[in-house]
Amino acid sequence: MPTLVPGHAPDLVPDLVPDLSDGQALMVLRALADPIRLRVVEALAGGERCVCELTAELDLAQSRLSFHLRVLRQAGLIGARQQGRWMYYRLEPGALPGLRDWLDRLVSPRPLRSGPAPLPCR
Amino acid sequence: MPTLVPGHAPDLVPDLVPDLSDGQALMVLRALADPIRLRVVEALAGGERCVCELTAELDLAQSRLSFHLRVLRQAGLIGARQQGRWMYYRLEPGALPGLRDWLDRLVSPRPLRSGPAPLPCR
DNA sequence: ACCATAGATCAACTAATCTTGATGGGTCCG
DNA sequence: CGGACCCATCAAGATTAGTTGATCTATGGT
Repeated sequence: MPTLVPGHAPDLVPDLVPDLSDGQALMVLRALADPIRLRVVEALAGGERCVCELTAELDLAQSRLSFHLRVLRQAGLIGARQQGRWMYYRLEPGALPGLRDWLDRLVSPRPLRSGPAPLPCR
Repeated sequence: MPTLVPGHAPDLVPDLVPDLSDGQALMVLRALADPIRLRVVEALAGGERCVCELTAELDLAQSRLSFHLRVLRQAGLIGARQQGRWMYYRLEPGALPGLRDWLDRLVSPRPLRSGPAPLPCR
């Protein structure tokens, strides 16, 4: 069953997270497959952060963090908002749920040959 | 809520999939973050396959496939069974659900600072 | 206008991952 | 036993990803 996410103000109607293509899912998986980017995602799970907060919180060089933020943004996992000289990053609400749903679809589809295939190859 | 998977014969009591540590989740993500390994997982979602079937189905050199099978096995995503000269690989039933649950835990925890933080950094 | 700060981007380097072809160990069959 | 087949592993090279330090733009404060 597809996932609903809280819906943007002011209507509060839950948004349906759109299905990820295999290519999109691959991008997201690649983006998550790094310990630093995972820490960034965890930090952003606690709410919006600006880059200078993240460099402090994660103890990373600015350039290094910027590189990883770009990977996450290109994968659609995070979004950014500029305020004054600060750049605030946030988790894109549908992204992780989208991956979750994609995973569900990966596991479930047609168990055509579920048990052991007793006969050898040829 | 944690995931149940179909339980191994003959008792049929559903198995509870154990929580993945962050380190384990990272391994699984890294294993999935590759187009070839994703195709292997999709193929195995259709049931057990031996290596020679997979090389044919995915049109890969044996050595290349073997490399990726090892990555998937080390991540706990797939398991193997030898029968005669054939090696049969299957999806490890708990692995993908385990990652799914880990993802759920990643999204949900404490939205301490959910909205925009209106005040600039300093 | 000037300077300080936030952050993106770039080029050069290092490190990790993938690929390829070769080799070797099992297993089965004649 | 000898040969054919299935598969894992290894070493060398190719490819890709990540790091570092420097530079550049934009914003805001004085």
